Amino acid sequence: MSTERITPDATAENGSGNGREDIVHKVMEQQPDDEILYDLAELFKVFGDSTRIKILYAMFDNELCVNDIAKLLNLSQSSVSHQLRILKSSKLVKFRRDGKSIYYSLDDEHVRAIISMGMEHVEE
Amino acid sequence: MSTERITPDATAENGSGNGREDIVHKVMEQQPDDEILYDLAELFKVFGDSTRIKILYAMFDNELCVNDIAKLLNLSQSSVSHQLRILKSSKLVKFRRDGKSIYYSLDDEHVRAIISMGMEHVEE
DNA sequence: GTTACATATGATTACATGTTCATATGTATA
DNA sequence: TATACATATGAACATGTAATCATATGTAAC
Repeated sequence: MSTERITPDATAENGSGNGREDIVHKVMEQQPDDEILYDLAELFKVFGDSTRIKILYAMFDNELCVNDIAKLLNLSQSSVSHQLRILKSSKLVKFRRDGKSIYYSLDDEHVRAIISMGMEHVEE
Repeated sequence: MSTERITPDATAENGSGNGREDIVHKVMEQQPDDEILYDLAELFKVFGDSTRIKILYAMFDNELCVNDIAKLLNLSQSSVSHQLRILKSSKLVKFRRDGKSIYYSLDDEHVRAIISMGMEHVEE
């Protein structure tokens, strides 16, 4: 956590500015690269769809195949498959084949942690 | 609110079934209400935009006003204001007025935690 | 009051994306 | 091989939404 206090009262009046330029500059320097923040947004975008969240939550404690999910959430097989492709490419789920079925599950504890954090915020 | 209901004839090997119905039924019962999962998705949707993530990250340690953010991220004042409205209504940022300016900051530690978790996943 | 600055908002536009439908691929068994 | 089951994929459509522009509201100093 930050030990620095940022106060809006101007300690210096530099021309057209109002003393905020130092802060803006400082933040600009500590801001991660755009590419990283873009990837971060893309990650959250994957969580930001009702269907995908339902799928992820269903897999919280269980390994499920496409048909399980489709029946469980009353979705078409195609829709589930499309969404699982997105979840796979974001490394949010892993999978294994067993015979004709493919079983999906959450990729790691990060995924559970993110969902749990969000839940806490929503349920407050 | 209530979702679909499947016939609880989960008596194992029934024709085309493969004994997965018990699991589907179990997951269905432990799944939160659709409304909650919808809210959860809506929350992540707010994090799922590059501009908003940049704004949130800029406020990680700093209190900033609209103009600060606009200059910092090279965005229009209007765009920043629109996004801040979304962040406000999701309770992700708080604000206070001081004179003509309004200073925004992250609402609580949940927000920082969610961003940090996402960062860890992205930077892996 | 007027002027200047700071922020908010409504409407329009352009782009992104989730679902559906049809079809293809993959796997196991007879 | 053929057949059935399980999953994946491509295209088209419809909805959602972020940026822009113009304008409105709010605040402070004169």
